[in-house]
Amino acid sequence: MGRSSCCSRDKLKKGAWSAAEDKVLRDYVGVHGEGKWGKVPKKAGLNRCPRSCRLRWLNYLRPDIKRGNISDEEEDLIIRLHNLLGNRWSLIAGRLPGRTDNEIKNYWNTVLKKKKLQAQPAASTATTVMHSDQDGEPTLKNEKEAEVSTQCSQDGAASRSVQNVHCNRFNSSPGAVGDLHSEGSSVAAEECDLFDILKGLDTEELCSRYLLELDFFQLLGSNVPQDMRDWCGGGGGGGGDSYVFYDDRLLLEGAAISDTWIGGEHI
DNA sequence: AACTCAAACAACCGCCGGTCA
DNA sequence: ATGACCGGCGGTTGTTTGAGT
Repeated sequence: MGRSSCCSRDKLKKGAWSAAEDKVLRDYVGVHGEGKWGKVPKKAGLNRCPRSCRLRWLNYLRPDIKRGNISDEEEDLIIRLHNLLGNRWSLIAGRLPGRTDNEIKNYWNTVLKKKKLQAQPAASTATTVMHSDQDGEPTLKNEKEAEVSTQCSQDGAASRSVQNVHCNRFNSSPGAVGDLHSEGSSVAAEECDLFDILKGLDTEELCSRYLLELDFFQLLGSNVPQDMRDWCGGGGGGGGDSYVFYDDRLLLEGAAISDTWIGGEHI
């Protein structure tokens, strides 16, 4: 398809937004709400293209935007999610409240890529599984992940397949964590934030090649409580309705299966 | 103080998929 | 069925800022 840029097409203003323009856009969205970006410039009286307005709102003006430095916890999460999802910045951003895909993308391209390069010489000597992203480029395995990998190997978790991961854990229903407790697990409430990473994952993500190639415990690192490991590895069933199997068979067939699924035939 | 350079950030662009007339 | 439009995504580029010399 493709089309010419709306900005260049209509001689609209480009470049940095002024405070006045910000105010106009903020006021407009405050009154009319988000969406219908095609009509925003005209109705708000902005000499900007609709896409520019949308981007400005989403990346800068939205009231729930969290400004400031990426914390260590957020960085750690970004690394793990990138390992899981690849360059799908919007999905990664969706797991980081207040952060935008653009911000995370910039952070990755500036800070984390650099760390990755620095970590590579050391990582190349370690016995770690190297994943590839879409470009065929090896996915980041920096110090933190190397540490995670080591710890997992030490306790045997890395070599263990996750079986019978109950899909109820991944949905966003309010009762998801409660279900866990109700099934007799002793996972403490503060430990359940591990599920926050997981419960938002949708079907597409669950079927992605990254997920199929990744050990969840390795993804989550050493913070996985033993109760959770026991619960997942110990049959975890009972419910019996929906399961995601992650076993050796899928590991071997994962690429072919995920290609088929990602192709959209089964989603 | 002036200059250079790299890092960080904001914004643009091309492309794609979904929707609707 | 088709094409235009819209929203969204990821890659890339341009600009600003700050540290170092």
